[in-house]
Amino acid sequence: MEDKKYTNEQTQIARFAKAMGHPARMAILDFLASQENCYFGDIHEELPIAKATVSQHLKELKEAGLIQGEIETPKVKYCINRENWALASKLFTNFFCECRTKKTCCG
Amino acid sequence: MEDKKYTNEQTQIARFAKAMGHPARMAILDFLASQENCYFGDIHEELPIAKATVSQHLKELKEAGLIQGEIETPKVKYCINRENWALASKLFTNFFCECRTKKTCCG
DNA sequence: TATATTGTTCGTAAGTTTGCGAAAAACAAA
DNA sequence: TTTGTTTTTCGCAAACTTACGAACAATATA
Repeated sequence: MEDKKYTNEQTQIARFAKAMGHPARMAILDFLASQENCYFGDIHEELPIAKATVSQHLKELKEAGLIQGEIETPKVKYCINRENWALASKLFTNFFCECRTKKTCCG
Repeated sequence: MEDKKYTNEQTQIARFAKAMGHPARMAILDFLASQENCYFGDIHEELPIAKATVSQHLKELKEAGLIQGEIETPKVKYCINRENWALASKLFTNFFCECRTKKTCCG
C-alpha cells in the first residue's frame, strides 16, 4: 500500500473501458464499426441525444484513441482508429481469455 | 433522434466496461482472476488506496456482476463471478472481433 | 455581402465518482 | 464484558460526467 501503482496494461485497458462505459458511446462505436460513411450528422441521427452531447462523446472516444475524425468541409467524417482498435481487442481478449477462472474459490 | 434508445447489448457491455474503467478495479480483477485466496485484506494490500476506497470499488464490481463476495467471518472472500465473466468475455470478443473494420473509411 | 449548413465550443446545471478518515457492524476471544 | 479483528458504511470534499441550448466558427452558395 506504500508506493504501489498500476501497470501500464491496467491503465491502458481501463482507459479504453472507460471510453466504452456509456451506452451512447457503445452505440457510436457499433455504428462506426459497421459503416463506410460516418459523418457527424449520421451519428447524431442514430442517437437520442443533442448535437452538443454527441460531439462531447465523440471527443472522449477520440481522446481514448478508439476513433479518429477528419474534416471534409462542411462535414466531419469519423471512423474507428484501427490501430488502437486492434490493441484494445488484444488487451480485452487477453484479459478475459487467460482462463484464470479455473480455481474453486467461492465454489 | 425521437424515441431511440440503446440496445440491451450496448447497455450491458457499457455496464461491464464502466466497471472496468478504473485502474484500481482492473487491478482487483487481475488479482482475483489469478488467486485462489482472495480476502478483502489481500486485495487491499495489493492496492495503493485506503480500505474504504477498496471497499467501494469492490461494491461497484459486484454491482456490475463481475465479482461476488462471501462472508467467512471475520473475513470476506471475494472472487470472479464466472458466469458473468463468461458473458462479458463473449460480449467484448464479439464487439471487437466482428471484423468490422475492413472498410476504407478515413484511409 | 447575406444566408444556410455543419459541427464545435461555451456556460451552466444536476448528478456521479473517487478518495479519505472516523465511526459502526459483526463476531470471536480473553 | 471488554477487547481485538475485519470489513462496511457514513459524511464530506473535490473533481469529473452527462446533458442541454445558445453562440460561435468555417465554409459554401445565393
